[in-house]
Amino acid sequence: MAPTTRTGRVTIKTVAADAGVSVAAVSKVLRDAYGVSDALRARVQASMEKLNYRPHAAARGMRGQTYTLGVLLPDLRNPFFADILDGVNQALERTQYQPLLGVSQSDEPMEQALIDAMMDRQMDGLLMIGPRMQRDAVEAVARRIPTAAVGLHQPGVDYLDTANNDDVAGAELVVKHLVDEGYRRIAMVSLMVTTKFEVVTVPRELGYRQGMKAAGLGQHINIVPAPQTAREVQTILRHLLQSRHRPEALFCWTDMVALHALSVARDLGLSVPGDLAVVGYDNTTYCDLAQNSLTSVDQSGQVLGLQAARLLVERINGRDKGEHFVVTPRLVVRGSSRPRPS
Amino acid sequence: MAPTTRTGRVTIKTVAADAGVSVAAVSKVLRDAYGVSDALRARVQASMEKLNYRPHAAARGMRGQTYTLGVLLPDLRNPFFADILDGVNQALERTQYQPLLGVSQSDEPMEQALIDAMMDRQMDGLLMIGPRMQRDAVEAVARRIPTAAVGLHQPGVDYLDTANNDDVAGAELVVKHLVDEGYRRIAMVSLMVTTKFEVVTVPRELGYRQGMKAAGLGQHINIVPAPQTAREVQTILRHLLQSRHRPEALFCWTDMVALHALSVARDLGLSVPGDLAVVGYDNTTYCDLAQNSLTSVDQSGQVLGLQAARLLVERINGRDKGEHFVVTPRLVVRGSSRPRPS
DNA sequence: CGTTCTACGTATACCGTTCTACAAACCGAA
DNA sequence: TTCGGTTTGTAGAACGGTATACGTAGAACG
Repeated sequence: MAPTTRTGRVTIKTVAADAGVSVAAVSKVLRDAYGVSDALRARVQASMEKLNYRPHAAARGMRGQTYTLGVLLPDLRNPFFADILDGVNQALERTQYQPLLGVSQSDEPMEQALIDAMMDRQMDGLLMIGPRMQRDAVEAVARRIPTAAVGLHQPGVDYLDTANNDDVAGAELVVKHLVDEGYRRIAMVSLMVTTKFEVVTVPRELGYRQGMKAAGLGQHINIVPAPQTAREVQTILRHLLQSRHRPEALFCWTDMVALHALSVARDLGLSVPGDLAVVGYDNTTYCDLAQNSLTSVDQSGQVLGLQAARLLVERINGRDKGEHFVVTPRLVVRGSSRPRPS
Repeated sequence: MAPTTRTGRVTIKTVAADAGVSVAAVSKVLRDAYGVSDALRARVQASMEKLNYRPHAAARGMRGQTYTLGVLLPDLRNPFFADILDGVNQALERTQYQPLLGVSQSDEPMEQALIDAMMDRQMDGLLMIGPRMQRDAVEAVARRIPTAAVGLHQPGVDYLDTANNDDVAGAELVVKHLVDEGYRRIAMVSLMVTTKFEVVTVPRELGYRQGMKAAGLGQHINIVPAPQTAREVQTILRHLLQSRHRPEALFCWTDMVALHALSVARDLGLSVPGDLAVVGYDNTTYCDLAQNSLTSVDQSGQVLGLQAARLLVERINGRDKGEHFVVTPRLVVRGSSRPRPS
């Protein structure tokens, strides 16, 4: 009979004894390392199966890998992140890696603390979704642990991989569509950022500006920075839509803000798209609901998540050149921006 | 100068050398263990600060705790879970414990795999949010690792703690409200479950039945089981709302379903609440948007999360009697169920 | 037939912490 | 002074793996 430890746990020793081989041999099989014959592998695997052996992740982490990837999310309220995570899960399904999530509540210190916590736990890699940190802070982290990011623009760098949609093009799509539909005074509701950083709103603002200028509407450029919380967003929007020179159309940097815009518009008795067109970004599931019917830019969150996870695993396995995946965004037109009765 | 390991990492040894004490002493300070003088503690803490020492979680996990709690979520699309997590974070803020999330995609095997992964990683405790597992599977897990759950009804058991709202009362509130507003043919859209389990829909269905009977509407009891995915839910709802004996009011087991109901109703040209009243459960942020204006039952997700986390930490610290926290639900009435024009 | 190479397995130090046992110092009481 | 008890600190095994270095057998080669 195979020996068990005092605690009754099945360890690598138990397996080794049962299979009649050395501990090192079992370890090799576990890691798929070089120097195991098919016969040995089969024997060990049979024992592992029989004993229902599960490797102790903490112990592995002492010398080798933990096979755990840390995923950083700013918050849990934006369903777009769910799309991304679907892709991440899909990419990791057949691998040994297990993703574990941390939520930073869109708070920079908390984000940093989370990263530290993940490094303390010897995670093999970090997947940052829409990080809020300063550029050099990201770099400092990425140089210590394999890192990939979604929603962070640092093209050309080697210390991390990124997966993004072309935010400039996405914003341009929106402006072009609205102009085609006959709207002129198109305002953009963006994110108020305190720190200088390559957050997605930067290129989206750029695309918006470029699109407006290309349409000869440079004089109507109007970027309204909005804070994070729902309440504050509502206040800003209410203010904007009650102003003397109310915009004819609103391009919101993310769907959540656009949904609030629809809400405020209705509160104020404005018809959409008659009095006001609204367009969002991310094409989250809520856009499709009839009461929203929100035009939005689809950036294929699932693909982004999948690619980012794939790149991260590659990097863990040794690649040290940066790779930067870009997907082309696609405008999904719905009722909130259709035919403007002129 | 304090010695550093080859890798340059600051370890407990480095700290011990710097402070001029033994490794064991530093460990004691770290764990807040018995037998350290104030002087020693101060000296060690100064060294830790100075060297920017961070304990290696994997190494701690080899013998002691990892100070990591696993949080199990069925999915990332329901914003109610965000409320719960806010509470969890709040409860753990001042403790050493770090919550890490796993997402099971509402899939039972995946849920089980996640739990295994968390146990492999020596998590100190498990926090299950709306688990989908069979009763005995939960018990098996809870007997091996400290566990607390939200949205799981097992009153009286000792092997785990729970935090719930009173789902029976919540459902009764809904029915009573709808009856008071003049609705009679009130249907409930519930969750289709394949496994026998104490999922929240069971008591909600009970409350619905009781409420209907109490109002003398027993003959109108109609529980429609709906599947998980958005598409399927829409199909079921469309079917229901096009049937000859269309219900006057819909009580949906969760807000997400209710939002889809609003969407389908609008698609079919039904006015809400004129032709159809809709009520949800969870009072998620979307209820408040004017285009939804959805009446819903508030079960204080944040409080539930906070209490569950608190109970879990207590259990980790040795309590072995079960505690079962229950919060009283509160109906938040909005436009989707107000005055029925008779 | 000796030499070298390669494939396969093994022995064992090592990772960074906690835990158990124990020693030393101090204290108050007899 | 002696003695038992408490407080404070230390030494070293233990946790469950991985990595390194090395031994051995057989194959290939000249």
